[in-house]
Order: sequence, then C-alpha cells, then structure tokens
Amino acid sequence: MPVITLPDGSQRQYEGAVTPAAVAADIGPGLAKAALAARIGDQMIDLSRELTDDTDLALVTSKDADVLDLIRHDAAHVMAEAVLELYPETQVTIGPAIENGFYYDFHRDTAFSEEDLGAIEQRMHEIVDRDEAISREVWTRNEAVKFYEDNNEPFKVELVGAIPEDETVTFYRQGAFIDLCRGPHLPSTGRLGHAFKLMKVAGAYWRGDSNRPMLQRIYGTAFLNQKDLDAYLHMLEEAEKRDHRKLGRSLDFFHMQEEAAGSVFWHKKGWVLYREIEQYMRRRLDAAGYDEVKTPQLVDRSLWEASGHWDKFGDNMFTAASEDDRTLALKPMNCPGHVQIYRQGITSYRDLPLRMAEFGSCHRNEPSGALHGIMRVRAFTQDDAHIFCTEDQINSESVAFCNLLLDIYRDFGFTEVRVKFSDRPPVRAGDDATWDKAEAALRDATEAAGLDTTLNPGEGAFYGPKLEFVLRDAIGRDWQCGTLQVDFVLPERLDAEYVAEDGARHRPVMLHRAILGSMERWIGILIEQYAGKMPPWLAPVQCVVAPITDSANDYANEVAEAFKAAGFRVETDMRNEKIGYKVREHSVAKVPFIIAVGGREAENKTIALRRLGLDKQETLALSDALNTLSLEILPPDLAQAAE
RNA sequence: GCUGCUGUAGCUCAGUCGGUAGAGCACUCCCUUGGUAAGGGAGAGGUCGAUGGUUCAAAUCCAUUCAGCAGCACCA
Repeated sequence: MPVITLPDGSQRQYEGAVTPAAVAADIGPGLAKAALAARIGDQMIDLSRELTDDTDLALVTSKDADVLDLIRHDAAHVMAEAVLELYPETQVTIGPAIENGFYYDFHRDTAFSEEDLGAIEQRMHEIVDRDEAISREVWTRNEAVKFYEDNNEPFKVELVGAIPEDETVTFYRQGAFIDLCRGPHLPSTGRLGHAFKLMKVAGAYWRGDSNRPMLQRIYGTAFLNQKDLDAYLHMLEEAEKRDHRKLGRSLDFFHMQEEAAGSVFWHKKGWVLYREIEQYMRRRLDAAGYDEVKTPQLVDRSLWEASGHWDKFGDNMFTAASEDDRTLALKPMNCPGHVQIYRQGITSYRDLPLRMAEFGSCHRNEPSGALHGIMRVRAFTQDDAHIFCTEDQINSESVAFCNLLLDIYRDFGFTEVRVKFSDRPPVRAGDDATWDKAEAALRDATEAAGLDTTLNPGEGAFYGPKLEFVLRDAIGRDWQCGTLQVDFVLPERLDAEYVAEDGARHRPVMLHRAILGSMERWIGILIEQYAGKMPPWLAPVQCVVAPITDSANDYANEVAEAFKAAGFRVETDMRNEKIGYKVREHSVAKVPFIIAVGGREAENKTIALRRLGLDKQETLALSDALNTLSLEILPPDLAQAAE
C-alpha cells in the first residue's frame, strides 16, 4: 500500500505497486501526457518503474532543467539503433548525453563518412515516427556477459565487468535494439521528437585511453523543440564568425605558416594590440608591487633536472646542443629562472613578499594535434609571476591576487568569473598542517574576492593546492585563463631560502600565478569576445581620416596630425574612391572612429564622425572631437586614474 | 601523437570521365571628384602543399610526407 507524496505535499495511496505514469494519469490527463520521467530525490527514474514503498515522488516534464539530458540520452540510443539498422556489422559501445548534445562511440572497420550521417539522421527520424516503446529490463551479470560474449562484443563485456557490484545491471529495449544502460529513458522513441541533428564524426579512444583502440564517435545535439535547436545552431554560426583564426587574418593581425607550425607571425596591427595589452599589464603589475625581470631562453638541462621538469616534461621540451657538448633546453616555463634570481645574494624576511614578474617567452613542443590557431601554440608568452613569501603571507597575497585578477578581467570586459579549487591529492609533498594552511588561505581569498568556487577534489598539484580562474565570454563560452598555485616543493628543490627574524634560514613558499595565461591565447580570446571589434583603447587603428574629395586632402592631413598629436593611432585614406567605399572598408576593418572631411568641414574646422556600428554621423568641431575621443581611447586603468 | 577529412591565384572557392586551370573579392593602370557599407573599364597574377610512382598524358589515380580542420589523448 505505497503512499506517494508529491512535491506540493499532497499524498496518494495505492493498492499495491504503482508506476509514476499511473500517478501522473491519476492527477490528470494533461500531466499524463506531459510527464517524461519521474524523480525520487536526486535520482531520475522511468515512468514505468514500479513503486512498492512509500515514496516522495516528483514528475518530470519538459519544464525540468534536467530533461535535456534525458532527451539527449534517448537520442543517443535512437542513433545507435539507426546505425545498427543501416550498418549491422557495427558494435555499439558507450553513448552518453553531454553538454550541448550527445554522442555514441562505435566500433566498425570502415569509417563513417559525412554522407553516412545524413542517412543515419534520416533513419533516426523514422525510428521516432515508429514510436517504439522503451522498456527497462533487469538482468543478472552473467546473463549480460554471456549475451555480449555470444554476440562477440568485447567492449560491452568489459562495460558489464566495470559495473560496481552493488549496482543493478539493467538493459533498455526499443524495437529490435537493446542496450546495456543505467537509464532512465523516455517511455517511447516518439517522445524524443524531431529537434535533433547529427553534427560530426571523429575518432575517440576506447575509455579515453590513448593506449587502447580508437573508436568512431558520432556527435549530435538534441533539444526539446525546433526553436531551441535553431537557436543553438545559430549560436554555433556566430561562434564561427568570431573565430580568431579567420578574424586574425582578415583584420591583418597575424598569420601562421607551415614552416613555423605553432608560432605566430605578428603583423603590425596585431603587434600594436599585443603591446597595448603588455603595457597595460605592466602598469597594473607595477602598481601592485611586482618587480619585472627577464630570464634566459636557453638553459642547461641540469637546471631542469634539478627542478624536476626534465623528468616529467622532458619529451615536450625543445633542446639544442652547444659546442661543448652541453644540452640546453628552451625554457618551457619561468619558475626555475626566477628562483635563480631570488637566490642571488641573501634574502631577508624583510624582503618578503617578493613578487617577481616576467612576460616570459616559453617554448613547449606541444603534440601536433593540440595546436589551435594562436590559442594553443608552441611559442608563447606567459604573464607569469612568482611570489616568494612566508606561509603567513599566503593569505594576504592570495586575496590581493584575486582582487587584481578580477579587476583586470573587468577592464577587458569579462565580468563572469568562476574558480575551480583543487585541493590536496592523495600523493603529495608537505605535511598536513601546511596543506591546511594553504588550502584555507586560497579558500579565504576567493571568498574575500566574492568569487564562486567549484571544488575539484584531489586535483591539486603534488606541490600544493591551486585555483584556476574560468571566465565566460560574450557568447557563453568558458575559458580557463588565470591560475594561482601554492608551491612548497620548488623552493626546496632549487634551494631558495630567507633569513628570518630568529636569524635562521627558512624556505619561502612560492606562489605561481598568471592572470591572462598566455598573451597569444588571451588575444585570441579577446578577438572572439569582441568579434574583432576591439574597444577603442585596444584597436590597432583607432581613427581613420578620409577626405571626401581630393580637394579636402590637405585638411584631412591636418586633422590626422591633430589626432596623432593627441595620442591617437590614426591613418588617412587618400585613395581615389568614393566616401561610401572608404566607410565600408574601414567599417569592415573595425576601426572605431571613421572621420570624413569635405569642403564644409575644411571651411568650418569641423569633422564628420561616424562611430563603428552606428549608421548616423555627427559633425563636431575638431577641438571638441579631440577632447571627447581622447577620453574614449584611454586604457581603463588610466581612465580611472583621470577621474 | 591517434582517427577521419582537407590542401588549386593574396583571400574565398569552382574545376565533369585523367587531355598541362577558372570565378568573385583584393592588387596595378585608366576614366570618374563622388557626402557615409562596394562607381565603371582594362590588366597582371598559379611548378594545383612537397616528393616519388602509374600513364602517351596527372590538379585529377596510387604511395610517402608536411601542414591545416574536427574530435580524442595531452596541456608544467
């Protein structure tokens, strides 16, 4: 006689076992139709599950936030069914719902082509139209193993073996398709609807292990309705338009070429942007009490051996031989170099905290498949710094760092920042008391800075806990950029010490920290964030002066000189073209201020200003324009100082 | 690194059945002096990623290799 308690507190009693579907029908035909699954606590279950005990039950409809996962998981099953119908020789393996969609991994000797995707998608629509009932079956472990052994499906046999002992082995059947699956699922394939699309096919290692066979993964996406699907596809198109590789070339910021794979050729305009960012960061670091240094590119391998990097990352380091038979390595990071500077002379506790910053050019031999535009390169520059401090200073330094980072992100237009907090891993250096102190310091810092944190349990480095800062861009994508890592080990390995008040020598703690991450990647992110339309302070060309007829050329030069003298990055466009053509070109080039001058302007000492993105123009006295726009091109930190 | 796909003019791309290349934009010159997102005309521009092979003949077929793209693995 189970009593079912609904979220509103109402209770219903039943004679014997009852299914959520029956409960829904009991409440009303509308809910019976809308119900897709049910929920007991955190766990989602099928509508067809029989409830025999008293239960707190919630019915799940399309309004439920988790229902997308359900639909996507169903879509994965429908896709697997379609694939098996079309290509019966295929083995199915794993097919979960993921962020933005779903995938299913298949094993098949011949590759799926892009054309195959169309056929599979077509068949999926047919399966949805067939509205096959989806049923849950409980099997024994042995039955499951035997079933897959008989079918010669070793991948599935392995999966059965991986199910924890205390978990029930369940299968889901729809039509002729049956799959090992934890569930839950919709009541029938028809409930999936038609708002899905197969996106791409790619390789993926079995169980994510690069030593194991590669399977073929088909990615798809599914939504509750066509409108949501269209919106998602539209977002993907927008993202493609913002692609920094495309914009980087069309805006003439940089290029890359075969002979220097993974390295950037910065063009004039891109380099202006780069330098503007570097100068901004330099001002911010100066103000925050950092000392800038520069350390060598080529360093003998012995130093990397001492730091432990040779052992761990030697394969990814570029090396060079010198004539005296030394092996030198291009630095992949800056910390050992900074410790060498720290070690010059004797450091007193009075010198701490010592904040050593470098725009450190690093080289890492990234695997070819990892390279991606200027976001993942082999030669890059970190906005790196190491703070040498005492354990007691970890706290205040961390708080200061978080605030600096947030402030800088805000200046670049990023206001949504999350933090991943990685605490002590099972295997680690340092005693528990020290870890307690370091973890508490980092936690306090994020709280003081008002940051949301998510815990990454046990994911800290072996040398200390760390924070990773993830920002969200204008179209909702997440980028991990900044980091703050507490390090108890490197000072030991490279023998850094300070003399304390008691006259004895102690180890400092090192805080590794970066805000932008790498200059290259940061610029890539900025390009995508702004879709190439950089804010005026960062725009490589801030202002173009275009005469309307060549009789205004002299005045155009005069105006351009005035802007240049006022600190603008300005160009003139004296070409023999109509003003509409020039406006179009400079709009496409995303110049923030386009200034047209003709006879009228020359006569009145005015300019006709057109701001990027606006169709209208305004006529201003030249002097007024200089005053107004000068404020608009100020970097955010200087603008703040000027207020 | 792995799987799949791609590589033709500065850029974006077309090129059938193997018969030694084409468009638009950009560029150069000429005409046009035009008031806010493309005025008109002419011209120049290519060892078809590289190497090797098959063939009377290769952008096209095969092999190797390099690079790019998507994903996976990696990311100090």
